[in-house]
Amino acid sequence: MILEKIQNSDQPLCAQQIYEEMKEALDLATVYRGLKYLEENSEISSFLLDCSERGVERYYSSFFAHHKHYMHCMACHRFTPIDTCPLGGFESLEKKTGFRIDEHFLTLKGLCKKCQNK
Amino acid sequence: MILEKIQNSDQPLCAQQIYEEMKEALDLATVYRGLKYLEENSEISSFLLDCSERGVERYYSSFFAHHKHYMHCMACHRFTPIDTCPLGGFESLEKKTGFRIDEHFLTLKGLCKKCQNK
DNA sequence: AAGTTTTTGCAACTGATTTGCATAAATTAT
DNA sequence: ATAATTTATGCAAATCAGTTGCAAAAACTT
Repeated sequence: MILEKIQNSDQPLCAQQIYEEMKEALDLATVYRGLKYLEENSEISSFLLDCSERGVERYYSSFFAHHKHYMHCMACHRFTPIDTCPLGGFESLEKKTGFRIDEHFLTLKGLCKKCQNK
Repeated sequence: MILEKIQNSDQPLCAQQIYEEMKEALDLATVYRGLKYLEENSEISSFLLDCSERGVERYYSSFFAHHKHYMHCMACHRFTPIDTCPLGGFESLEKKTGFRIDEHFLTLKGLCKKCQNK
């Protein structure tokens, strides 16, 4: 049920948002338990968003599970997906530093098209 | 005093770490108040690190104020600074999506040179 | 030194998330 | 289908990072 809600959304969702839409059916604790289960089983993945207006919240997405980045609009707080990862290969960085990069997380913030024209 | 501690560290520090080193002199609430003040006055800046072992914590750095990225080692939890930002220009992304990118945050995780050889 | 402003410690609070626990629902065995 | 066992749920309390109210302490003013 939670998985469906996430899969059917074009936006990453946070626990509160999911809970809002199914509060007659599920407890908030159950939502968190479900999200934890889904993430542990790689059905979804999550990232933290540090938003000056809305604070720190974890957002869940099923697309993100296959490496997806988003741009976050600081005005409307919606996410715009990015088709191709803007991060080039890290080979030169790895060679230079000896650090082996396993994961990367990218947060882009700005104003989406609509909000620029307001 | 807090600013000095951050400036003299080669690592971004979180509130707890700063507090640990000066707990005889300052209360944790005062550390947070100081950090808030410093960040508001652009002496330092901060980023969130979502670490599976240590949880979510905000790290403060004075270097970061002039746009600095780090790679976080998942074993020793130390940060390795990155000299040049690995993110290319966002112009093509902006042109394609209409989104205006104002800020970007990049978290790279992996194993630092030392921890790979353990 | 008395009065005013700022900073501090401490404790209580917040908000997101987690957990204990007893109950309810689902699953399996009888 | 029915008792026994496992799993999932709701609810409330706990947790954890971070914030805030408030009275006392320190720093400034005059």
